[in-house]
Amino acid sequence: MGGRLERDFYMKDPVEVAKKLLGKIIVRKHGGTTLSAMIVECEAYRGSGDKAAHFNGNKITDRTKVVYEKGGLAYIYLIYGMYSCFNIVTGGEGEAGAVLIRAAEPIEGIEQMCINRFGNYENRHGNIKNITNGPGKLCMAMGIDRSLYGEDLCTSRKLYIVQGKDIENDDMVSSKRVNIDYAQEAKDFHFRFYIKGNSFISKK
DNA sequence: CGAGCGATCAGCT
DNA sequence: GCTGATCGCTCGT
Repeated sequence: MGGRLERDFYMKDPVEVAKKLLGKIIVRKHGGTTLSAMIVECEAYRGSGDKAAHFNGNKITDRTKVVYEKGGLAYIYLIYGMYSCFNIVTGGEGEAGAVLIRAAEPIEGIEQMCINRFGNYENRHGNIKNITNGPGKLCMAMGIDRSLYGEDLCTSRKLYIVQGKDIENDDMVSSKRVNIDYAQEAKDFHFRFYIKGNSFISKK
């Protein structure tokens, strides 16, 4: 499966990190079990020139302050009062950037992920593809919430990323980001990336 | 101090 | 395709 990604991996522009995160594996130690899933879809957000980002204009608030830390930390927030979203901080200290992990392909601990999502092992939607194919679903399945805000993925025992595989440009699709229509010109930036043909992405 | 709203999801039409 | 659920965060007063 490969070793854990080190600090250098994250110390770059969020668009670069987003592309390289495709094919990498999220590992979550939770409730005495190991859950893992391969990243198949993510989006980049920048602190300047990107009106879609919570921290656009390099605005610092209690929620966004972690994105100004060194790359490799977890930026997790609650959306719509109900769902957690898992982002990874990119760039150096003082630079604002993050990558939203939007979808993953389950590898290990699928039974526990079903329990986390649906309350039992029966996948009542009848389809393994429905477990982690969206940012909120992914967090629910893998037990990721705001208690992991600021967790350092380079040193944490609870949440980290391992090598997995590299995805070539030919096997990658870029597109507009999802549900950011408010972002004026930034809504058209092709900052969303996913693995071509993968059936675990959140939408076409 | 409170109104308005959101990087979503499920269920229904 | 549309809508309700549900609440922390942000900003204006």
